[in-house]
Amino acid sequence: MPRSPTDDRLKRVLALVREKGGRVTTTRRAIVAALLEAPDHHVTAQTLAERVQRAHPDIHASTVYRTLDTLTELGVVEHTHLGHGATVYHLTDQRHQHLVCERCGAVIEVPLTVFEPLVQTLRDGYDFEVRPEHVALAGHCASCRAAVSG
Amino acid sequence: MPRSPTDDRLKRVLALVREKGGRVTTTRRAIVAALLEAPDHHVTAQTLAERVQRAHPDIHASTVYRTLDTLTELGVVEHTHLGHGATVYHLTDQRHQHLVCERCGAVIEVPLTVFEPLVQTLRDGYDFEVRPEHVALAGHCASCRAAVSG
DNA sequence: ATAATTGCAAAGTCTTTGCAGTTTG
DNA sequence: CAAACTGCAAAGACTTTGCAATTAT
Repeated sequence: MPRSPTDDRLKRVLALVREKGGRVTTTRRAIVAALLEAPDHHVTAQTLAERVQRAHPDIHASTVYRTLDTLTELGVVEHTHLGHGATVYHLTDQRHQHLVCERCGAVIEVPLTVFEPLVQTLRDGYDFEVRPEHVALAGHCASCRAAVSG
Repeated sequence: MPRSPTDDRLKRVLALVREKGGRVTTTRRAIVAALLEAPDHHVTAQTLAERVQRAHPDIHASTVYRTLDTLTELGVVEHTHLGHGATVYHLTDQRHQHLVCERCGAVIEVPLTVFEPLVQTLRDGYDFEVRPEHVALAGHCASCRAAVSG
């Protein structure tokens, strides 16, 4: 059975964990695998816990929370605030910008390059180094725009 | 005793509440007044409750949460997600953009005009009508930039 | 060996809800 | 007076923590 691209990525991520001084455990393997398989590249801690528990019912939610923290410190994982409270996690190499529709909740992914001009403006004008991906921008998606304006 | 500008604004806001079909009560008067007095134009629901309770110990926190919801529906109040979970409320006419330093927590206010080009780009390129003020952007402020980069 | 990691149970924080009594318009 | 509003107590959702046992290096 040939190694799938996902297998490769899993190995690469786990190698990075070890390289940064973290330990690779069955639990972490499962958590990272679940992150890789997340449909939209991101999940809440809670959802991640549920998914991991399908295959490993003995992995406790608190472990998932702690693991996400640790992986964040190791630089392997990052999170984004989607607003209205939800925090979603994703692997660092899957970084991208999110737009969330305030009306229907749709999440749209946008390449970070779109934000370059803004990054420059804030850097030059306010001495602020913005990291736009850390937060999803809110607004109205195409269909809700139409619905709202009539 | 002359009427202070704050008194005037309080009246104006309360008039708006009534105009939109809401009722004006002692409780609401206190809550709106506390919003007007918020140092940085914004507060969390919790902090607001604490401040209101200094003068009116009998006003329950749940009422503050409910009132903020109602005032939001009436269009008098809006909220912004500061990231890491904090939601801050402010009067609609005090709308502005927030930048939050991920390192020291400083909150910087920026005029919304700075975001116009981005708004256009997302409108044209993604058919997305972004409302940047709804969410604070994260990054590093001037001093922390310096500290981080060495 | 030994320092990191984990399960479990318990506590914490912030927010929401149901209800019965009050108050506003 | 009817509808809106409020206090209170209880429940809820999500996350964090202390500890003893387990496991990777």
